[in-house]
Amino acid sequence: MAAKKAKLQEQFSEDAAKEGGSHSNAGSSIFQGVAIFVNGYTVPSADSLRRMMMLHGGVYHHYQTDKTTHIIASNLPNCKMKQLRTLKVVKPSWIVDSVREGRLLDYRHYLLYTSKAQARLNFGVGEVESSELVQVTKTSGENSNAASVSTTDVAERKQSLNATEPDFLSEFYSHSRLHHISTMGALFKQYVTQLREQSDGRFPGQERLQEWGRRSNSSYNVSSEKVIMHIDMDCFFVSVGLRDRPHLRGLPLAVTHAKGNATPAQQRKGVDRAFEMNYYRQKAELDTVPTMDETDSLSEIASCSYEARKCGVKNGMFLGTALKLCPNLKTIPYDFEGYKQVSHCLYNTVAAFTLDIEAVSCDEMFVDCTDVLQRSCTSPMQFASFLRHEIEDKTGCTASAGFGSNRLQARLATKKAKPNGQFHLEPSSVSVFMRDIVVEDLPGVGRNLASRLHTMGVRTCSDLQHFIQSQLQKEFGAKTGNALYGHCRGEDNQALNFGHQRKSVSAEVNYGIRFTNQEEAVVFIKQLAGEVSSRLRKVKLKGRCITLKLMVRAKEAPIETAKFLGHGVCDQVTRSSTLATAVADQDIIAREVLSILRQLPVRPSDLRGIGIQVTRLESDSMGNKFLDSFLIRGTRGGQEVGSSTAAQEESYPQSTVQATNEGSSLQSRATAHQAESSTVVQQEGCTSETGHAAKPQSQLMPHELCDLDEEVLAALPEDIRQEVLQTYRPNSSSQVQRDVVVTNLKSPTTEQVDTSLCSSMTADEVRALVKEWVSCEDMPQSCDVRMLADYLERQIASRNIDDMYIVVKCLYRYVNKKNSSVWQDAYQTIIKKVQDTMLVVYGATLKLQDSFKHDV
DNA sequence: ATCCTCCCCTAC
DNA sequence: TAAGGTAGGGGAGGAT
Ligand SMILES: Nc1ccn([C@H]2C[C@H](O)[C@@H](COP(=O)(O)OP(=O)(O)OP(=O)(O)O)O2)c(=O)n1
Ligand SMILES: [Mg+2]
Ligand SMILES: [Mg+2]
Repeated sequence: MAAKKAKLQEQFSEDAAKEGGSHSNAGSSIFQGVAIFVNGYTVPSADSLRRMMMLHGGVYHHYQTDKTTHIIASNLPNCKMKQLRTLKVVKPSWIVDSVREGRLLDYRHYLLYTSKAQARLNFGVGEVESSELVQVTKTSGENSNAASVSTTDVAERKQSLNATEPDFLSEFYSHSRLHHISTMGALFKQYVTQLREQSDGRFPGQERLQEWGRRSNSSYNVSSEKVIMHIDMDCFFVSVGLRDRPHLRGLPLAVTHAKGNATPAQQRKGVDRAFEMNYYRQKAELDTVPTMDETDSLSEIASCSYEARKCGVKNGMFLGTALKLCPNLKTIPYDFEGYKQVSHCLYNTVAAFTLDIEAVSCDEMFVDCTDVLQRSCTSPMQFASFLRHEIEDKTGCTASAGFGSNRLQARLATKKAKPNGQFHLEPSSVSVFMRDIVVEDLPGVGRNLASRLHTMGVRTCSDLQHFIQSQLQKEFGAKTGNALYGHCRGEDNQALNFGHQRKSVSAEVNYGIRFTNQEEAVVFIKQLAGEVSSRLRKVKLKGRCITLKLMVRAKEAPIETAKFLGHGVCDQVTRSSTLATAVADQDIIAREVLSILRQLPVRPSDLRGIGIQVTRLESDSMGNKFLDSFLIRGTRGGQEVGSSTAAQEESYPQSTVQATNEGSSLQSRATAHQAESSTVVQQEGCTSETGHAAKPQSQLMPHELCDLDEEVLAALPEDIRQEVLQTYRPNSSSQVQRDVVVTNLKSPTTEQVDTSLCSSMTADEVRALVKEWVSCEDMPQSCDVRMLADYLERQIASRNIDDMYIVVKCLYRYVNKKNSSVWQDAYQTIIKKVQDTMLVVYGATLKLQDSFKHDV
């Protein structure tokens, strides 16, 4: 690498020399003061750009240096984009156009900004600013300080509902269209599954269809070819809204939260809308989208009528942008109940003909019509007319349908049919039909892929067909390349998926997240964990892998976002943790997530979005439910879980240390201990490299319990089940090792990577406090018991077993010495919780003394 | 090779 | 003001 740089440097000097020499008077000096570095593949090539620079007074850097004024790129991978976010990354056409015009054009018209975080939500369209420009450099700095918004007006300060308010979650979800369409999508997938399970195999619709076909005396010539239908409601939300607003039919309309013509909102202080808008900026072809003013509405359009689409309005666009394109645009409010009703009716109507349905969303599905058509002797188009009329009659909303021999063709046919139409793409015309399809119309080709294809000079499927399979695979990856290769020829071998089972359950909120301290974040995360938990229970699932997703304000992004309570320009962070057993419990999920959060270096005030996802799902049968509640809450009183015989007593050489604390009785000064750190866990913890079992301690359970049947387990006598649970293993695929010494299991010095969110003390400090606590108090306070148990459980969740174990062992010693039954009960209470948590996280319990001897 | 984690992308 | 969710496919890159 160093060599490479050196070599490039050399070349650089040569170029500089040349530039200084022969060209100073030859070409123009358009690029005076400009030094570019070309990053990645460009059109024209880096070499031609270099020549242009040299010819017109600019400097070309072979390597990016701090003298580089502009980076030239056509297409940067995300990671690079992130690094370069604050630099001027400009499209090559800036150079080309400037040369053509003979003057230095404003580079800001050619910025290659894309923000993934932003883009995600714009559904591939829309919020892309064209010209209006912003100083990328300084303004944001000033505005970052805008947090110091005048504390003057208290009334103004009355923040509208943000995530610190207790009802925020339900309030937000009740208004979120994206939440509603996701939820409804899941609902109707489930509905189809349920209908299929309950089906008696009869389809009343088929007879009606047959009868209808007979009257219009047609007998369709059945072919054995598969016929796939795709059916989708026309501008769904708008259509539903129009049912009781017939006077608005024919007008350009949009469904949004905002009113459109309302009084222009006053500008919030500290907002640098232009900064954020820079990230929306897109490729040249989208420069047609008009500029937004500071007060234009950033409310998103869920759905717009076809009249509005004529002006260029799209679903997902900001209302402000849309109004620029279509000043007559009228808005309609949401009607989530209505959407659900109409969806229901849509699904019922189709289901009367066949249950070979793959639900796509609340307004859309694939149907394998092969059987229906054969049995009712009708053609696809006849079936579609019949079906679409019925849907319109029943719901007052129109749908469009497309047919083809695979799902790709059906989809494209629907697109062609819209609105309120139908189209059958017959096998014989596929190849001609495909030629003119633009690549962005292919499913799976969104903003990004489209832009990558465009820079390769590919706009239509016919262009794409020129590439051989291996080229596409090399460029886009094996599967994606393969799919592209087939799709541009109208081929799609992906079968419809009727039975459907979920692979993940999640809840996230990237709106209204404004915390001032850690506590607020914790409270909110607990609520979100509750949301995930209840969703899991609703579908009788639980999962082993828990993932926390954060959106964190980008370093250079202003604190105030352009959109009110929006997330602004963010970095995303995802971290997951895998448990020994599948769970659905709110507290466990919250604990895991909080443990992850504590290890991430994020300031609570920079959080802009939070999500929790659960994967590796297993079904949550009755048996499991029992097991779960057993694991979580425990059902037996103060009984010891351990079955160990000979846990050797570790000895902790003493040394005294001062700790200063005050407050609860568990806080005072105390003696700290030093300890050797090896935590003995019964049963193997995982495949840690400490494979050498230090001591084949005591008895072991017979094995191969990885697939143990929960129902059987639940039926076992209590004590036997206990033993089984002790051996319940975390990682069913790993080779079994028994009684492994888990030393520094996860991260050797996890002690605290800590960050802004961690308030925990060191193990030594805790131990000291515990000693003080036990020796000074006659009777343990329940709040202190709980506090200690919480601490220990948190350590387990953080895989901080060693620290936790030390504290537990010490606690045992102190309590043993105390010889007090209330203290022993307190100890048992704590141990119970610890062992339960151990089981969930590690699938194993700690090996501990199971009785008090008093003497030591 | 195959798996896992951490992303990114796409779709509605 | 504004309500920027959620599930699934897949790739890169490291561990096994
Ligand atoms: N960015 C988007 C896209 C869609 N939706 C909602 C509103 C739509 O009405 C519904 C269905 O999405 P479609 O893609 O089917 O779009 P429409 O039904 O509105 O129009 P079309 O006639 O093109 O199907 O999902 C949304 O809220 N935001
Ligand atoms: Mg639709
Ligand atoms: Mg749709």
